Amino acid sequence: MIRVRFAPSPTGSLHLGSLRTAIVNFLFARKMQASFVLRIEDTDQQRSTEESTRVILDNLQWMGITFDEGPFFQTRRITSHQEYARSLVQNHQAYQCFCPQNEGTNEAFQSKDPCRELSTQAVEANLRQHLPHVIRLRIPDTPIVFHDLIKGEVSFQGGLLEDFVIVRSDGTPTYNFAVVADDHDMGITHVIRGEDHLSNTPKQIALYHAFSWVIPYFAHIPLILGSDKTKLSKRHCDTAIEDYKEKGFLAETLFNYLALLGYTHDPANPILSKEDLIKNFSWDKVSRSASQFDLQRLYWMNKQNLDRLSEEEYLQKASSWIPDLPFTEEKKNRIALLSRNQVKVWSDLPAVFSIFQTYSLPLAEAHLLLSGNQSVSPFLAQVKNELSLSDFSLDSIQKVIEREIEQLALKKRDAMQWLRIAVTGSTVSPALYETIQLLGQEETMHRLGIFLEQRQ
RNA sequence: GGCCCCCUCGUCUAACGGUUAGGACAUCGCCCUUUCACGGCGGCAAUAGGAGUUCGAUUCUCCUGGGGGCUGCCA
Repeated sequence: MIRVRFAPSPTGSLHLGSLRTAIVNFLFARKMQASFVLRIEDTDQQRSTEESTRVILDNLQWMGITFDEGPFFQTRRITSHQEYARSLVQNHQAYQCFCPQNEGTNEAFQSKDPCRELSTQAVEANLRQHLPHVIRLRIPDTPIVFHDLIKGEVSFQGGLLEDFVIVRSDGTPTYNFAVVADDHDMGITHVIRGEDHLSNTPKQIALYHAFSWVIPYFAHIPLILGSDKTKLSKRHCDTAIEDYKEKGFLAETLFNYLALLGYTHDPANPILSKEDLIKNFSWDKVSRSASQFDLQRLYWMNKQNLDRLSEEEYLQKASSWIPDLPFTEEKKNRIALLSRNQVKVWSDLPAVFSIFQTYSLPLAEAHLLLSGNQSVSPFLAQVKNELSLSDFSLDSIQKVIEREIEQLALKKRDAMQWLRIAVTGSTVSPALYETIQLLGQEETMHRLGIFLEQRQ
């Protein structure tokens, strides 16, 4: 039985890079019909918070990433970790180290810790005195080679790894130790994680050797970079999932984008469903190099996804983003549908509603389009007159406007833009006839009146 | 510094060792058009550098350069 896990540490919100790791785990698990385990790595007591655990869980649920087991919490397994450490010390695979904690003496690397060869008597004497100590793994002097599902063969020279700490002086296990113990106990067969863990892998393999445990498969996913090719951080853009949720991206867009970032795909057809992504998942499609995060492409993908929604789906998903206005549901829905093409993310919705909400006189730049043209006022005045007598059906609104354009021998393109500016106060709006109808006769008259007046 | 990973248009990516090095996003121009958006057509744009192997290298090998990661009693 194949078993994989996603193991975030709850020291902040879920990062885009972590999310991609979760996605790859998820795709592989579902493709292989494997068990997917969620484990919260909270061994850093200083920085771990329940709040971020909750946020991470929420984000994963929002993304539709489901688990078969968990969440398990690493700290609940401390006694088990300590058992393992004791057995390692008994077998001389690990040893107590009584050296004082290095305080920033970032000097040349010492491969051999002085406590490594301490006699049993000396160790016992120290323990009797309750001297603070850590437990270090005794790392053999042999090269470590493993096959990574993404990187291929990776080899580390022996003798270069230090005897790293597996249990801190306060008795808690360190990350590299806890991971190995947990992955083993949980029967994890494939360890899929970010490339920042690649250099940890030989240490962890040394632990597997020490315990004579079966070594799992490893897959190290390249990192996501920012626009300057350094590791993606807040300096570049938002990195937390909830930021994208709050901006009004669809979860499926983020999933789709991240799944295809650094992944071979048909460029002519980059919008894929979760099911297709699962079906087509394969390790040889995962790029070996890091990729840059491209926000513009994410926006583009979201627009593509929005365009594919049916009207019902669109309105249903849009509903929580539609501003609270004294309009009927029907009117709100009509506005939402009419303005669809101006919405790339849901947070664009309030802006497109604003022209129906309040009338503000056009900005200076819009006025520039109108200045100097003698036909603007007569045309608008005529339209106002005619519309006031009209039954305000879509059909008659259109007929009135087109008739005036014809009578004054105007270019439709120009005249429509004048009218748009006058009625909406903006150079951009949804389709004008519909917009005018939605505004209603009274409001349209009112706005044209104000506009003509201030144009005197 | 040491160890490890990586390197094709600005970005994401194609290319059994043989292609005019392809596509998509972005950008620019044109068309469509009632503005925006969509769509259509077209332009600009890449094999990091140098050796080697080979009839032939984006592809294989080595060196240099660049980027990243690890080098914590963080994960």
